[in-house]
Amino acid sequence: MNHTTFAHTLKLNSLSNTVTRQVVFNALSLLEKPVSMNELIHMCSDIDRVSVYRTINAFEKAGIVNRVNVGWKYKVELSDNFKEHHHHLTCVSCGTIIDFDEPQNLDEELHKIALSKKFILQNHILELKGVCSKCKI
Amino acid sequence: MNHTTFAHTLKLNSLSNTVTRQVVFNALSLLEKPVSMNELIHMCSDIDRVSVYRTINAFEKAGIVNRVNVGWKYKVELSDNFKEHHHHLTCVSCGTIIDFDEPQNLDEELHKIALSKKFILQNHILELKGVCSKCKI
DNA sequence: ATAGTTATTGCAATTATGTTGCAATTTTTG
DNA sequence: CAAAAATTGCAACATAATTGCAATAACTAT
Repeated sequence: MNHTTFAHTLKLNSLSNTVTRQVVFNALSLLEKPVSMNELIHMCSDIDRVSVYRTINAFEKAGIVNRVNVGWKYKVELSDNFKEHHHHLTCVSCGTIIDFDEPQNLDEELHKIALSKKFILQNHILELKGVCSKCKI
Repeated sequence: MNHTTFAHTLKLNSLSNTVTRQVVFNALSLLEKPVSMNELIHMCSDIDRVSVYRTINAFEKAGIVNRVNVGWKYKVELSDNFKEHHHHLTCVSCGTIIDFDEPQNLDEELHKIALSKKFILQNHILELKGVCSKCKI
């Protein structure tokens, strides 16, 4: 899955390789953690709010980013094409997100399920919710 | 997991058993499908928008409802305490949500993962995304 | 059952989040 | 390098969610 370059992905999706998009992509690469739109907008302070939103929309359609649920809101992170496939453990207390790898045999199992429901499986999300070690009393 | 009564859960969480809360709970019970806040607000037309929001907030803290991601937005449904534990298959094309049961051994597997990351596991969400049989071309 | 206390509700206003139209600018193409 | 196409910033708009507060409903202990 990995090894697609950013520039190549843009071209494949008929998107111009602009400074704005590079800045947003770099911000996401540096972090390696999902960020809220607000955080991202602040990180890319030279770029207009609207453009960050539009960039993320375009990136999502092009499969460059994913959105991750955190409580009521969502955060954004680079997709599996630019980061290894993984899942999240989210602390319900402080919101910390920790990555973990795919449990064994899960993928195979899920394809069986999708087949039985006549779905074409595109993607899956596995989110664990709990309390992290810092927030234990 | 099941068998908690609504009234009992309210009491445990120091929440009054009000008409508003009963109406919202009933609406969710009738549906058996996740609903958007807007849909829920319309279903509970005698109740003020704000109160529906406040009710769902309170219900979430009390573990009565969960939020489910659907694209950019989320929907609300009764939690595992009031409905059997299950997961979702969401059609990326038409938004249809289909329930499916827990894959075998998943729970055990996830507890191992949480332990290795020193998390206390409270809940997990497994979402499959794909295309449903109707939306296949 | 009822008075007193506490929690909840509705309303109006506000904040937060996300989108649109359009002229100016940047990127791409040849 | 010039023309065409795509993207950006700005201002305005749209939608979603929250807050403060007075009025009302629910709970508690007699």
